[in-house]
Amino acid sequence: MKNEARLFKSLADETRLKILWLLMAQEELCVCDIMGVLGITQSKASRHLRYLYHLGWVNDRREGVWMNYRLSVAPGSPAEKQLRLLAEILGSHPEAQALKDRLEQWLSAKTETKDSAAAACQCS
Amino acid sequence: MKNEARLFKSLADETRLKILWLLMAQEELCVCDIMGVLGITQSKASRHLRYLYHLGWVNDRREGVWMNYRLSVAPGSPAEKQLRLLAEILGSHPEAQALKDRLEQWLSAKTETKDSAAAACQCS
DNA sequence: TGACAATATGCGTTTATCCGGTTATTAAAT
DNA sequence: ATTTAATAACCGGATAAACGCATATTGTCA
Repeated sequence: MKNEARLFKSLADETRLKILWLLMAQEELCVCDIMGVLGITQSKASRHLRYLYHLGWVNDRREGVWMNYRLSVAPGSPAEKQLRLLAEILGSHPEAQALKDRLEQWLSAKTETKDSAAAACQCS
Repeated sequence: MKNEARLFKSLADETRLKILWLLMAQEELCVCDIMGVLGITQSKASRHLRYLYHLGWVNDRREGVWMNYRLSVAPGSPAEKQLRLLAEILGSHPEAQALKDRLEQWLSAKTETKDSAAAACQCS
């Protein structure tokens, strides 16, 4: 039952909850996006994403210089049920709503820059 | 969202998972039972139970010298759904099954001692 | 009241977690 | 090949968990 405890430990951090929450709203995000939306340092964003990766919560997909992450839970799996439950819990949370809004803003600001290829990140 | 993280943190410990698991199998247990079934020290059992109590997972009920604990999640609440999911996750786990068996043994050994009032705990 | 049993709590130690700052890696572009 | 951008890994320090041991509390019974 140690693994199960470890699984919950992966959810026992506010930043990681926020990341999962964002990935439920937007299929795929790069480290850069997470940094921007959550307003955290690169090292922090990357660390937590790797953490979630190693626990099997997310997949990574390289796209040139960017590393994109997306949820990797199989439909119907306990993990997926856990995420749905998490979404339900956070759904009523104003703070979570605000995050979703900031994500929208962030993403539209990104595409706004016309050259969609080079649009990318003026990360910093 | 800090509270949600704290909630998951309360599940991020093997001993606490085991305690919740036992309380799903048996409505009410005293500290003494937890110690016996899990084979842990009194201080460890008591501390984790108080932890779960303060997080709202369990209720306490004094019965003379004994302190009995039972789950306190409202049906239909997110907490209850979380517990059901936990049960589902642990259901397939041999280690969890073994725990249930030990609980059965423990409880029957307890009632075996005919004088049901004084039966109680030869705790130690 | 005094002794005893079950449980809770304080304390000190060990271990784990989280973080910011720095350095290393990887891919693209010139 | 060098440089630059994005990301990952490393390091040291601060904070929090978890534990065992000892002690305090609470209730029971004589």
